Amino acid sequence: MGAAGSMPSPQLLEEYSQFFRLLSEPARLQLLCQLKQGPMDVASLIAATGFSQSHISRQLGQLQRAGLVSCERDGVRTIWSADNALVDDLCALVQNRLRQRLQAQLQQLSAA
Amino acid sequence: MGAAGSMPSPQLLEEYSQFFRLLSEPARLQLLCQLKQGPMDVASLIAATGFSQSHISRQLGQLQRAGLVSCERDGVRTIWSADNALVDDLCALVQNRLRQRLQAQLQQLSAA
DNA sequence: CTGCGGTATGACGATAGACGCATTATGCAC
DNA sequence: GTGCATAATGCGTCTATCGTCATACCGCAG
Repeated sequence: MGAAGSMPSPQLLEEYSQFFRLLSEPARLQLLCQLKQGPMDVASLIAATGFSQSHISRQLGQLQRAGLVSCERDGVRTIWSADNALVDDLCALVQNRLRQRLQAQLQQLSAA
Repeated sequence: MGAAGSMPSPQLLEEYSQFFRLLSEPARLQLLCQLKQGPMDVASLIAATGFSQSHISRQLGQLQRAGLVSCERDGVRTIWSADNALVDDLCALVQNRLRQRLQAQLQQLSAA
């Protein structure tokens, strides 16, 4: 089977890359994973990650603009929560790939 | 259902982010898409993308180390090809998400 | 209104990575 | 061997983004 799909437009490529860039930062991935455990306020995120308050606030802002997290105010606190399962799916695909790569490396060593 | 999965280890998060970082550059995404159309040599990639030779060589090197592309030498030329469908799957998921976001924005405008 | 936790944002240094130019390495023709 | 292609690499510049410090912005108790 030939793989002759159509080339995506430059704008679409740009959007793809911007989205992947969000996930290219360990700090943001970690925040997403923490929020997958359940909604948390910022103080808890600081305790869980060790990041500074401003850093967390910025990263959450980026994730919010992309619609990956959302917040609701509880008095003076802000409770953040992760919004959808897309990131899980993406990570699962990548994890599969990492497994395959390592298995291939193992086989190559065994065949020496 | 609660989403109480386990937190991935820092090393795994690092590997995820490194992989996503590969896709966070429009140039690399574009090269991958070109190669999805079929194997090509570097001269064709230069013609198709307008990038400099050295730039293309470097990006292909990164993609190769991640196992996303591979090359075979044909005399003096190097023929590159994309190796698997993972990137397609990832992009399809992201595309779905982008569609949903735009639809939601449309609805919000209509509900004004 | 004043003070006080909690959060967002402007400013800034540090660092990483893209991108191109020039050079080098590599393989083929002669 | 010399010359001529193509591809890879050293180096420099430039831009973007991280991460922190300090500050401004809330919302609430008193």
